[in-house]
Amino acid sequence: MVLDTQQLRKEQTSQASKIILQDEFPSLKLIGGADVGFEQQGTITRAVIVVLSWPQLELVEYQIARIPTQLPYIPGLLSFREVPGLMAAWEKIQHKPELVLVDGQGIAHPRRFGVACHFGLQANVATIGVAKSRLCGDAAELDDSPESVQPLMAGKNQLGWVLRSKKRCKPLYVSPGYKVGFSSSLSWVKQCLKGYRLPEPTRFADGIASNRTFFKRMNEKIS
DNA sequence: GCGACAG
DNA sequence: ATCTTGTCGC
Repeated sequence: MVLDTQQLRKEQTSQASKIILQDEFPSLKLIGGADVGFEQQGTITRAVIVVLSWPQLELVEYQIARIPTQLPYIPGLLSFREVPGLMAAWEKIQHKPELVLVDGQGIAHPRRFGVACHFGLQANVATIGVAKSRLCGDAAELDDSPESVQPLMAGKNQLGWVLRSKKRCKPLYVSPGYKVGFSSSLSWVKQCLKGYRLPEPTRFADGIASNRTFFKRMNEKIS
């Protein structure tokens, strides 16, 4: 496969200027989660979108799309690997949520265009990036207590938040994706926490995408 | 030049 | 990301 990483980076820089950050938000009825897993030595991409009711956070619908993996994993270019599958799953969704939590960074990205931004812009839906580890930026040390939070900074500019979502767990890296601001992105993620490290939409999507036993059983029951 | 690097 | 045994703490 041919891939021009220079060109892809350039594309991110230009797309990043289209990102809108807004803290006003219409009332929510459905909230989504998005994640990607792999099959057969990574040759097959399995993308998952889940839809939960708000504020009950009960599973309403989920869709899985399987497509051939198009790109290898390259730090900073993750979205080009994951968005095609996510779009395929998104198109199958019957109950479209107004907001989606995406596994990975939002604007906390070298060119301010992580997978949450890329997916949100392409699907035209509000998104928040919820990453399990850091890509870029710096933050002050966190407390041990849950709900401990610090701004994630790139020099003088804020990129997002570092949030301890659960005791004795590594923190989450939360950043605006598309059509969501800093304070609301943190607020939505906190409201989706139910005693696990990951917020419910991400946890469900992650469980299905990674074929975890619990979700595999649920899968078999529903289908 | 060197280290760091979402999934 | 993926595979994988035991171990620790609630």
